[in-house]
Amino acid sequence: MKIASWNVNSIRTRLEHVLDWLYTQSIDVLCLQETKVIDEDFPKASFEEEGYQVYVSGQKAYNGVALISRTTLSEVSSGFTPLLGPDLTQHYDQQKRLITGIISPGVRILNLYVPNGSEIDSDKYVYKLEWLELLHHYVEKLLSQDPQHLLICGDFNIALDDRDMHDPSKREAHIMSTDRERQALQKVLALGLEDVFRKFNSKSEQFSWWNYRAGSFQRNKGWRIDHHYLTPTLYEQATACTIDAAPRRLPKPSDHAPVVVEIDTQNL
Amino acid sequence: MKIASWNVNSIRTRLEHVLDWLYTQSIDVLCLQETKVIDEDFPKASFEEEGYQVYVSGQKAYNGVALISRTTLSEVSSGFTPLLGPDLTQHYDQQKRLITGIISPGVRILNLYVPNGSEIDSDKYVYKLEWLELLHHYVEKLLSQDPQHLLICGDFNIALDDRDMHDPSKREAHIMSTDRERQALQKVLALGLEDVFRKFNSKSEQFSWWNYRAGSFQRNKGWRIDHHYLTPTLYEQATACTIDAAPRRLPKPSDHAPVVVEIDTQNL
DNA sequence: GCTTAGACCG
DNA sequence: CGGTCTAAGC
Repeated sequence: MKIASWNVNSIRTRLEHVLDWLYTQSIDVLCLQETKVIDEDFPKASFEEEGYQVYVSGQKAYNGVALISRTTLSEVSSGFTPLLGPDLTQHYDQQKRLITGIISPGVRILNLYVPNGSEIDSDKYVYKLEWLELLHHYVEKLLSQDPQHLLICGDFNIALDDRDMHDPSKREAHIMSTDRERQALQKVLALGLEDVFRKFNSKSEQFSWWNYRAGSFQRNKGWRIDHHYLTPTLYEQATACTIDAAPRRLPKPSDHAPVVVEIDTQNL
Repeated sequence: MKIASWNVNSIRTRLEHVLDWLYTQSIDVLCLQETKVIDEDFPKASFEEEGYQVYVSGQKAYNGVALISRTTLSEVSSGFTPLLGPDLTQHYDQQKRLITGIISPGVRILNLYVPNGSEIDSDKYVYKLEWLELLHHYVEKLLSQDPQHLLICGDFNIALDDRDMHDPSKREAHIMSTDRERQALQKVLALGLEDVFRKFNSKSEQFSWWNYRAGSFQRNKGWRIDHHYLTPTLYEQATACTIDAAPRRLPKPSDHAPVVVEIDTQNL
C-alpha cells in the first residue's frame, strides 16, 4: 500500500500536477497540505472520477488539508476538538491543519500541516510550539485507542536533525531547526513513533522542500520537512520511503515534493 | 506591405501569441495597444531578434502603445505634445495612447489607443470626447505636413455605424456607439480619412473585439472597434483589409483580434 | 518566487 | 472575465 504526503501550495493551481502524479504512481492514500481552498470549492469530482474518496478540511487562502483514498475511509474527523474537546482547542482549530481517518487495513492516517512559525520568537513561532503541544495531547489520545496502527504524515515545518537542512551551521538562527521546535516534535515522537524515511536512507541532503527564490532547487539548497512517522508495527512492515523530486521540476511546481511510504499490509 | 493593429491586453502576457502571429503572417508594421508595461520592461529583444525595430510609449498597468516595424522608422514621436505644444496636451499625455512614425515608403503611421469612456456621461466619457477633440487638432497638423500619406490605426473604442455592433438597438444606451462619440470621430475623419475595411467588406457582424464575459466570442456578440483609416491616395492602393479571429480562439487570448491592411506601395 | 485576496479597469 | 497592482504569508 502506497501512502503519499504532499504540500501542494494550492490544490486549484496544482490540480493537473497532482492528478497526473497520483495515477502514474498508483498511490492508495494521498495526504495533501496547503490546499488553500474552502471545502465547497475543492475539486473533489476530479478525484472521485478516478475512484478516490475525498475528505477535506479547508479555509479561504491559507492552510487546508485533504485525505484522498482509494480504499474506504472511516472515522474521519478534522481538528483537535473531536478528541480533546472544545475548551483548549477551539482557537487552534480555526486554522485547518489536521485531518484523520482509518483506512481499510485498520490503520489510522493523521495528516498534518504544522504551522510555519514565521520568525523565531514571533507570535507565530509561539503559536507553532503551542500547536505542537496540543498535538502531543492529541496523539497520546489516538495511541490510547490503538498504539500500533498509526501513521502521521504531513508538512512538519521542522528539520528533525542536521542532515535535514542544507546549512546546519545556521541551525539556531533559522525557523524550522531551532532546538525548541525539534524538542516539541520529539516529545510527540517519544510517544512511540519513528521517522520511516530514516529506515531506508541515512544520507544528508535528502530534501522535500526548496524555496522558490534564488534557484534553491537547482542548487539543492533545501530542507526535509515532510515526514511519515509510524508506530512500531507499521514501521516494521514499511518496505520503502522515497521523496519524488520529479514534480518539483515541472513548470509552476509546488515548492514541496511528494513523499511516499510503502507498507506491506499482509501481516497487519 | 502589411500593416497590422492589435490591442494585445498586456504584451508580456501575450508575447508568444504576438510573436507567433507576426512571423506566420509576415507583417511589416505592427501597431500594438494596451501593452500595459513601462518602456524599460517592454520585451523589445524578442522582436529585434527577428529583425524588427521597436518603439514604445508605455506606462505601468494601463494603456501603452508600440510601433514595431521591419522597415526603418523615422520621425518617431509619442503623445500630442510634439505637434500641439504642452499647454493643451500635458494633462492628456500622462496616459500613453499615441505613437507615430514614418515608414520607408514615406507613409506616416499613427497608432492610437482611444479612451474607453467607461459609462455614458461619466468623467471618463467626457475625457474620451475631449481626447478625440485634441486628436482632431493633431491630425489636422499632420495632414498639413502631408495630406496624402497618413494611415491611422488602433483601438478606437467606437463602433462607427450600426453594422459594427451586435445589438444596434442599444446604440444610445451603450458606450462606444453613442452619437457624441461617433460624431467626435467623424469630425476627425472629415479631415480626409476613410475606413479601409469598408472598401472590401460591407457586411454587418464583422467584429474585432468580444468581451471576455458570458461566451461573447462563441456567440459572436462583438464590436468592430479596431480600425485602419487612410488618406485617399493610400486608400486607392489598399488591396485588402481583414480581421484575423484565429488568435482570439487560442488559450488565454487578448479580447481583441488583429486587423491587417495590405497596401500596394509600388505607386506611392 | 509564487501563492492568495481585494481593488480597479475595461 | 482577465489583465493590472498591492499586501500578506511562507
